[in-house]
Amino acid sequence: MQSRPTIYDIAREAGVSTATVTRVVRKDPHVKEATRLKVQQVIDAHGYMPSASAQNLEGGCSCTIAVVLPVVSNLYFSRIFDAAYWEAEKSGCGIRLFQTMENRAISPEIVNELIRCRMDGVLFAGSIWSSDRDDLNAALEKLGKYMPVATICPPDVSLECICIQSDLVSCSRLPVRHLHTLGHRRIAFLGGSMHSRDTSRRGAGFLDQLRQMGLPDDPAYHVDAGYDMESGERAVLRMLSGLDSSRWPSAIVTFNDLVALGVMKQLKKMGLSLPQDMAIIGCDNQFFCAYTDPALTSVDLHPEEMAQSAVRELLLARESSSRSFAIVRDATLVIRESCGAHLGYRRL
Amino acid sequence: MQSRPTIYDIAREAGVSTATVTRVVRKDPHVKEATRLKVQQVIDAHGYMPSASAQNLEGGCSCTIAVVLPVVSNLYFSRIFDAAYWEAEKSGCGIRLFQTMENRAISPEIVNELIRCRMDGVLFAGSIWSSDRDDLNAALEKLGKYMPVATICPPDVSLECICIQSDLVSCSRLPVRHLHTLGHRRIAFLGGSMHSRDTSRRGAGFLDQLRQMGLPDDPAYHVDAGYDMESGERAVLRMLSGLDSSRWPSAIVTFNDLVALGVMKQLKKMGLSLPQDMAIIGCDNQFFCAYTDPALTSVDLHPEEMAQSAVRELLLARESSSRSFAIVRDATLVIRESCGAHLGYRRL
DNA sequence: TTTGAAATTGTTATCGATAACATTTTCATT
DNA sequence: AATGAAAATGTTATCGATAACAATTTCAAA
Repeated sequence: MQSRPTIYDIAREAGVSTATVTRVVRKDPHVKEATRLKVQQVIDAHGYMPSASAQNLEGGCSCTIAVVLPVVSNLYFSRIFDAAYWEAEKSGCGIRLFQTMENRAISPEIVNELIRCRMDGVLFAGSIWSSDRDDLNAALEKLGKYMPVATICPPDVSLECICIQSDLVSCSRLPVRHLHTLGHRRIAFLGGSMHSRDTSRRGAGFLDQLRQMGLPDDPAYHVDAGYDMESGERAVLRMLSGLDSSRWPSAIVTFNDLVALGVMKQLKKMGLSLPQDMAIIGCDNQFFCAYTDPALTSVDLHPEEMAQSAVRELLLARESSSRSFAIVRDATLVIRESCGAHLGYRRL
Repeated sequence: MQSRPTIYDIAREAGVSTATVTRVVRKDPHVKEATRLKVQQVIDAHGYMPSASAQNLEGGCSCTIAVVLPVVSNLYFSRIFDAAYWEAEKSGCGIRLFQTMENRAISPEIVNELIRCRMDGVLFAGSIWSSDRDDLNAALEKLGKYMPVATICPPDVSLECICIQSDLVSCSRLPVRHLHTLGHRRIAFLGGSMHSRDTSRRGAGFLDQLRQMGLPDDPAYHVDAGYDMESGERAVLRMLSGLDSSRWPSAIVTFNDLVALGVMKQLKKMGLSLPQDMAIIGCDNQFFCAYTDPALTSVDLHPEEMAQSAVRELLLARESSSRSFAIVRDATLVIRESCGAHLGYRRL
């Protein structure tokens, strides 16, 4: 493996000092045209690029934003990562991934690595857990001393950082209102981990919404489940088999589209036809929603835009004094076929 | 924003030289226990972490692997990225993303940034394009001088680097043979960009396979399309509407599962029932294959394992002298419902 | 106590780039 | 030609960590 030319090599060959080379590289106007040309020629001949490590050391920053998330191969997170990438790129920053896996805990190793690398900012996506809430706050506080921290967080968590949130009210009001308009009264919520203090309270927000609209909030309609298809299949089976069919809900709202996928499969397996026998609403508006049968109505939380804001705020926060604030983003309901709205269907 | 303690701060406070601090940090045994304890105490008190930039400058490497791919929010690529992440992590390396977007060209900017950052290795995933084949080779050659380069590449490209490939024969033989066994004789291939010299020749490999098995390779059965659902919808419509229905294929193999999703939607829209009226085979074995209706039979190219090998080989290549070789990985057919195999269905 | 090898610890150049500051060159003006 | 401000270029300390090498301390054996 060949070793790259340094600024000294270029300076020597061009017969100038390193300062002049730097000036040429950084387009400093205080260089005579003849000198500039000569130096540039040597630079081009060798394909010289100033070393990033040396620049980082000198400049005291890494021009890198860290994105910490559970699993990048989960579509929700890869969309966030993608959006964060392009926003960072606009400012000439790179992006480095850290995965926490399912347990979603910020390990001390990750915290140390973030500090060691002098990240220009950290974006936590997805809920962040810790065996101990104090550990979590300690970790965030430690990080916050050295770099701006942002989270794309569930609505209930209030942390000392830049917090980009989805609007809890619109998240739950939109699907409930849509279903209500279509005549649904018994609505269930499946998925997530509602009883964990540390994760999303979308389930709870949903319950509130049902109460506000005077709909029954039967506890049997709220099943704690995970985040994927298998969880959805299991959860809906558990819920329905535990209920007399006269008490079955007529509509199901799921934690995300993956859970909805599992729910739809299980319902079909049980011989129900969708959306006639059961309406479904997912969340995240993933690309496949338009390709399920029936096409899945879904809540879009606009993760890309949240990631974009988050990175933009992180980069701004480098300059300004330390900051801690929240930005709340409305959700949008994307209506497709899975509630039968396209059929003019109205359940009574 | 607070500035981090440096090795000098620690040394001063512990009353030792920086060399001793380094020794403690690096667990050098040549330190008296009493000194070690004292220094460690100061380190812990400040949460000291040696600066990555300084270490990189001194060490001449960045302990980072670059992954260059078109779009990380495409599932195929996010799975590769995920696998690369964990493999790099095993060796204490971080991972940095570069996206080329749809045009898939390695821009000079990316090449420069890779060199500037002294990446420990670069992994190119997905086909790499360039307006000019010479440009591409020049870019790879330039990179190859400074760091190990690997590609997870389509079978036809032979480049001077570590090349992890899918076996072209098993890629095309598996689906064709499966369909043949089920009685299909007229088989079409949709998607990709078969006529572009620079991209995958899966389409061509497929044609070869048809010929070898004595099946008709009607040019009307090979439609150039893109890589996503919309392309699939359009391509299948174009193909079928251009043919008298007596000449319709009875089975369609697609470039990937996204294209298959679009094809299935379009076929249903045309009133065909699957798999009775048309068999479908996708590629990539994405998570949603088990959740389409009918569940999609798909070829698994094992991208995770390819990414893993690629990163492992890159890290090995740092030590050894420059290398250029190929590793070929078999594909696997995952049989679900979209060809009717589960029905004992046999087309004659 | 002296000795010398082994065990510790310290000094310093180095990695590559940068910027403040110092020095030299240029050139219009007198 | 002399002058001095402006333009161009060079010198050097710095960023933080490391490792080769030098120096000091320790301590068992003589």
